[in-house]
Amino acid sequence: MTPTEHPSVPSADARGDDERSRGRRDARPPTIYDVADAAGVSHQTVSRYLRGYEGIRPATRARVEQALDDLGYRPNLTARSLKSGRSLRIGALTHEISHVGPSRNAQAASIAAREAGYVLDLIFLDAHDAEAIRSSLDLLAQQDLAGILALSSTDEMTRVFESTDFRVPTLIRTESDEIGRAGASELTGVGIPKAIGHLADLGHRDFLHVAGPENWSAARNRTRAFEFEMARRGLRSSGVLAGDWSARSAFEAVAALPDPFTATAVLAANDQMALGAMLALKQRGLRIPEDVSVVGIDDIPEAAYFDPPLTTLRIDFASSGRASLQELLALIDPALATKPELPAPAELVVRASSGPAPARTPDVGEPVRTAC
Amino acid sequence: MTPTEHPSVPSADARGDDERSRGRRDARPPTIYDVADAAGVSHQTVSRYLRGYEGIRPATRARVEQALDDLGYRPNLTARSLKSGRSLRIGALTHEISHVGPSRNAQAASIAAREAGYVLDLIFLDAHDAEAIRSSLDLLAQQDLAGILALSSTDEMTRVFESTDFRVPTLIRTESDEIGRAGASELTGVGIPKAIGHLADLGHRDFLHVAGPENWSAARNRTRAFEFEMARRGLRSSGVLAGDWSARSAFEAVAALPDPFTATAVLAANDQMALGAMLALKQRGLRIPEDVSVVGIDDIPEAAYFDPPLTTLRIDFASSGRASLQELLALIDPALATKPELPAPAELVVRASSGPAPARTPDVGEPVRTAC
DNA sequence: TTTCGCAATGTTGTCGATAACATTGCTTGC
DNA sequence: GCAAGCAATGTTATCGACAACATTGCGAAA
Repeated sequence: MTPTEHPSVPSADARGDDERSRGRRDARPPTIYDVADAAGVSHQTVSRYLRGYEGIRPATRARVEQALDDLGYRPNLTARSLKSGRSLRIGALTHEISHVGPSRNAQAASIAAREAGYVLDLIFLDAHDAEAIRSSLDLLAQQDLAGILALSSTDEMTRVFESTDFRVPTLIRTESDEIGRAGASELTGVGIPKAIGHLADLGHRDFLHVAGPENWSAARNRTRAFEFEMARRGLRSSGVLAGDWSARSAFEAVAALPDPFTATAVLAANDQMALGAMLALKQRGLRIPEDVSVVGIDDIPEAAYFDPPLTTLRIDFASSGRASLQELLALIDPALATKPELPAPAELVVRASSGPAPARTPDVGEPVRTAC
Repeated sequence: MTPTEHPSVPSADARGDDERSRGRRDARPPTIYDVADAAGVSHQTVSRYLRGYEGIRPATRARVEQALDDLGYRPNLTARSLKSGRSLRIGALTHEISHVGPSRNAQAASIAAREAGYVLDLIFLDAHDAEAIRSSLDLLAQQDLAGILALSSTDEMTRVFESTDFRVPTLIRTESDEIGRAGASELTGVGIPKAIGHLADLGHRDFLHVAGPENWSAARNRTRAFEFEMARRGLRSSGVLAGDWSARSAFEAVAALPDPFTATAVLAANDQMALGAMLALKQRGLRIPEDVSVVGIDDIPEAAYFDPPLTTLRIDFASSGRASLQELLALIDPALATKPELPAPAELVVRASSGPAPARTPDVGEPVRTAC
């Protein structure tokens, strides 16, 4: 089990400059014409073979197969898509891939794309300013894509996206519906209402929401659902704090709240912010969950190992990534449309960070304790 | 500040089936021939203009520009790369993008690629089995790429990668050198030696390492550096636990350790595992950092908000992603080779999870406490 | 003034594949 | 026995751009 036992794998300089198992390095890759010559047939016969045409005499077929194999032929997709006018490449745009949600999403979409025979080009938009986004999109628009998927959507992106003529089908994922929608939360089984219901059942009446950045539609949806549900159930909202998805933003926002801290339940718009909020609460001298319950959204893999382990809404990012891709494929080729998979509804994972509401307002103004 | 004040941005159905600001939906995109017709010149003149040829009469030039603009011309990169034989697309392979390291890496590489005029195609390899990897690579090999970059490398991937003939330059990133190398750690400023030095300075003598999966070269390198440094400094290693990068694996490994727990310092191969290890330690009744110090690697954004905040090695993933891309670009076109950026050395970020070694072996066998 | 030279621009061929159309050579029906 | 019919295969055109070569036209040198 010690690392010295591992087979020593050459790690660096993996390009084979010198010799290769097969295929001459400098020679151009073989084309169907080369294959045709080698097999003694016309290039069109080779093309037909490659496209799966049935009516080829067994003898001819055998020679083509032999030549194909001898030369190590690989089709040139560039040429194919130039002629056929269709490409098998889908562009996907995303912002912060280091967040678990977007990245799971992208990964699932990528795999779904591959299964459908497409390759997913993932494009990172680093900047929030419209000009930078536009230039990235322009580059993208030249790439001969079959369709374009916008995975995480800020308003800037949505705006630029909608004003760009990509000339191919595009789809903007909103990531909202499965989590909680204001107008439809009589469906009490859905996402945020479920989380709030859990806390309300535990006796909580005074809530605080740590929201994501307001230019993200996902954040806005979560905030709306929170407020809607507060109103619907007649609960008290102690406020909505503005975060930016990061633990840091939530930590600072919660730390900066004036005393007294009246809420007994905190709903953070993602797990990272729940983490930051928990640390700030602990540093204010509040115990979790005895004094304050904290609930997150996403269920990132680490959430179960926070201290205390986080109660959170599990979002099925993978299935929603697949679903958006399928939806886009349906736009690209309505004939191939399969009924898009329905993303699984968010599921509440109850862990130790939520518990019964305290009998009375927790003490405030106690000396700050260090954690544990 | 309430969400209802946000401008209402249309969120769904962003494809414009009906009308578009410009550009007819069904019409093929304009080609240089269309532009040439509109400008009353030959297509070659348009092509020359686009390639930046100087010797075009101002009057002609103006008409071309006008036509270009009127038609909203965008070059067709497929055709361009078919003819010119070179593509501006780079493939990048990665495993678990949801880990911060790989994803930052990929993001930085993507941005660097764009700056060099390339587009980075990110391919997710979900499976660890060689056959699945091979089929993905085969698909990739047809994609007319200028080069291929393997970002996170497991042994399976390395093996398949090296036995595939991509016919373009390829580069496997090893992610090891800047973190700690066994053979070269007399450079005491480097990564893991730095972390261990910090703990040794605090009086720690008995260490535990929570390693990443052994088929990842990065994990192996970290383990080697740990063991090398233990030996070099004459410190005691209480063992190397096998983890899989996840908080869960570290939690379970540490929880399963037999009593007594003798180590006073734990080095985890990434921050997620440090998190899992911390929770397991706390549940064993050990205090952090009074009884045991814990140090991670990566410095994920959440690490500062763990409880206690995590001392960790900050890895500059962005710069190493850029560096690998530049290295690949140099292979693609040696003429354009810039001196590749050197990734910043890992930097130790000291937070509250590390402290002086306890005077004696901490108590073990105490009743398990619930966290906090 | 005539011709050469070169700048500006036009025409044709090419990349690798697919599609439309053309050809070959059996089999089959009368 | 001969033509029609069709299966198997070959030939040519095409996608959009770039490149090589061809042409035009104007100014300078003889």
